[in-house]
Amino acid sequence: MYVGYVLACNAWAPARGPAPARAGASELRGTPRTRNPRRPPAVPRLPSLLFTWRPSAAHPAPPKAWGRPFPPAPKDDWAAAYGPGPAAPAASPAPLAFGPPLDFSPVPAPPGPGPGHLAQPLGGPGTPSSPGAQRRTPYEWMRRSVAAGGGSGSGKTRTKDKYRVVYTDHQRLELEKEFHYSRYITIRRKSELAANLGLTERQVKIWFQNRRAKERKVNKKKQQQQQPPQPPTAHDITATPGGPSLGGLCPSNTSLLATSSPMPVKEEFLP
DNA sequence: TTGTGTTTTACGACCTCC
DNA sequence: GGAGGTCGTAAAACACAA
Repeated sequence: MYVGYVLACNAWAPARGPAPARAGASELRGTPRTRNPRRPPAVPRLPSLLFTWRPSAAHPAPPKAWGRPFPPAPKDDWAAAYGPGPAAPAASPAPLAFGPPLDFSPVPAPPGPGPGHLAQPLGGPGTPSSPGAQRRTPYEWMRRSVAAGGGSGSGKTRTKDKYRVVYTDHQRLELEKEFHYSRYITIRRKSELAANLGLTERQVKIWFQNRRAKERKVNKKKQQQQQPPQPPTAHDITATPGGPSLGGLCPSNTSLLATSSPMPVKEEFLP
């Protein structure tokens, strides 16, 4: 389900070609830049609102003038994406200190020593909720790495003692939330996120880069599946003038959330 | 248990922009 | 020159069939 929603939001994400308005590096650094074809153009968002608005009861929708191509998922979408989750406590034991209210997530901040730690699987104690749920729970994608990493995000490199760390569920969840909100993270937001997740800004940046790459890969795969096998032509989809209208392929969230989505959705993403 | 395919971090090369 | 973008890739972590 999550994949489906991401794809639904991804109406602009061709592998190459003009990208629709979104937060680009220019905006991230506060300077306009337009000529790099691989760089997203600046999106006219109000900086003062950029870090304060999140979908909420008070502000259910972003101002259209922002031109934000990724409408925030309603809470229900996140609930579907990450599963029903345990009943959220009235007051999260470890509320995220950073940023605006990410209140569209049904998954409460994990109890425990702090960001980056999961005291228990998100499914709660005794997690498997159904036969075969041992691995295919609604939290499957998050559960995998609970035991690994330790949340330190110590930034190990190939030259150090460990090649890479595995981010905790909480770290990934928050990163996914941010990515869900915007494919391009601002400098300020990156700093906040890094500080609160126990990651370095570099790790956050690279995570977003990898996440965008993943999304492009998924979209490319999806496009290939939707098209009958034909020999490649000059009108390769990634070179289509004006960019492929993925929005046309994915006219709405509902169409993607529908079971008829051409993109196979893993069981674990289904509610 | 093992082999294999996929996903996830992390990096380098190269690009554009200021 | 430094920042961050994409692209390609390495290798660990993971999923799953045999």
